[in-house]
Amino acid sequence: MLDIKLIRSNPDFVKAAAKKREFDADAIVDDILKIDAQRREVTGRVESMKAEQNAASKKIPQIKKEGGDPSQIMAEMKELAGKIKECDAELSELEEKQHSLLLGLPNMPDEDVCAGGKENNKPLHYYKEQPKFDFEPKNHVDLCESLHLIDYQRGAKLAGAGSWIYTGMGARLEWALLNYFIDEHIKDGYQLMLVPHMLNYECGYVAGQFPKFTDEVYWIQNPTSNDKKFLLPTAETALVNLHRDEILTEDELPKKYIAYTPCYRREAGSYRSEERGMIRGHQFNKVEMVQYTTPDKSDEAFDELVRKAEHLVQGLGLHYRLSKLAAGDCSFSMARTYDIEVWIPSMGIYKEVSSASNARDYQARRGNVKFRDKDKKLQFCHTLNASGLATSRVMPAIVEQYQNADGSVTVPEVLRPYMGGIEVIKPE
RNA sequence: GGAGAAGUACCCAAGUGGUGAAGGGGCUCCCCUGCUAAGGGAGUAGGUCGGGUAACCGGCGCAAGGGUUCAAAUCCCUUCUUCUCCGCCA
Repeated sequence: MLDIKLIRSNPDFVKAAAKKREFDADAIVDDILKIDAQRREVTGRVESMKAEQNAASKKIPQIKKEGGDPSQIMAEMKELAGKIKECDAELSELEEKQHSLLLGLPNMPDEDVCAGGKENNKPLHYYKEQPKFDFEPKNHVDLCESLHLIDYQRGAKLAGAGSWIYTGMGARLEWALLNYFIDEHIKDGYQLMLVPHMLNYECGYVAGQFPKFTDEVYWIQNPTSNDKKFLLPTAETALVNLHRDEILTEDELPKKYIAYTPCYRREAGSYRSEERGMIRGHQFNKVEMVQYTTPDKSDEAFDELVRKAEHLVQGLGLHYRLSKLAAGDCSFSMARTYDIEVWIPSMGIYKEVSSASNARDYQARRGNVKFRDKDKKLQFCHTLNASGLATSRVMPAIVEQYQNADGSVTVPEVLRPYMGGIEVIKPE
């Protein structure tokens, strides 16, 4: 959520920021300003009436005590109470309108973020060379099937299209990846959290997924109660809510968390047909990093998150690139985003394995997460998140980039300790 | 899932319709003291919204949201959370 005071004092700045992400905020901003002026006018009226009411309420018991008759004042107050009720209704309607308009505004991109959409994303650097094969390389779907790492058919039998089963060595490889990620994060001083997967609406609201993207998650409805929960689409949704409505101290910042969860996404109407295998599914595994920082430390934290995510991919020895996303490709809540994309040889493209973002105070405003600074003033925290990493793109990259002429796949060295020392996964 | 109890500040806690939401602990400052402990005094309802250049003024706030009333922490309704007991269960 953006600061209403910023919109009030510098609407053109906000409009221009939105344009950078190809979002036309002009009408929304103008509406907000109009409603804000009305709201403040009505607020003034309601509050002076309430002040009058409060004063009278003090007088009535006094009059009674002195044996007087307060019925005159009481009659007047009854009339006033009616007016207050009307104005209050008007006020809450205006507040609600303003709030929902504010929610419709995306975060403002950082100054150095390029305008425009996906086509303006900029690769910053590459790691390693594209692997070359002196044989006809297979794609990850064929490799995973022939090595019995993934059972796509039975996955579909159990849960429909977009679901798969990690089997045998595939499951061990997947689990090894997650263990490797978690151990590296713990070494760096991040606290591991295992969070609920079913969250209440408020969590999605704070993260910025709701109200705009309520259709993109799975909802759980109980047969005997009305309460609804949703399956988290990323552990970020849980982690950025840990300190909702809390006031932290400057000393305890930055707070550094990681969580492992499956991520559940509907991916309704997306481009599944052209993407085979485990590139895109309804459930994938991910370790997520989240930091809460002071505003002046969030750039530093962002660099750290990017570096950490890169470190993991480098450890696996995969060819990847780091890209800086253009404003229009950053998600709704984020001021800046860098993606790490691994090379998938069979597809001839780079696919995201990590997305590192700085939300600045956008999520903290929605979640009311503050800290008391050295001058005892309250400020909103900054929140940042980055995948570290999502396995559903890493595994295809590993099997494709590490495949051998005989159809086997070499296990990256860092994973071997987690797999009982197995060096090569061979066809049986 | 069934029955009951509770939710007031950093913590404990009083408060069943009426002027400033008691009291204690803790914390901060001051006094006393050679130092510590003890003792004495003062401060300590956060936060947010609105107005004002400002010191300041005002609204809201007793888990959340509604209602009754001239007036609600207090009465009524709904929801949430916590605790105890019972049932079920990895």
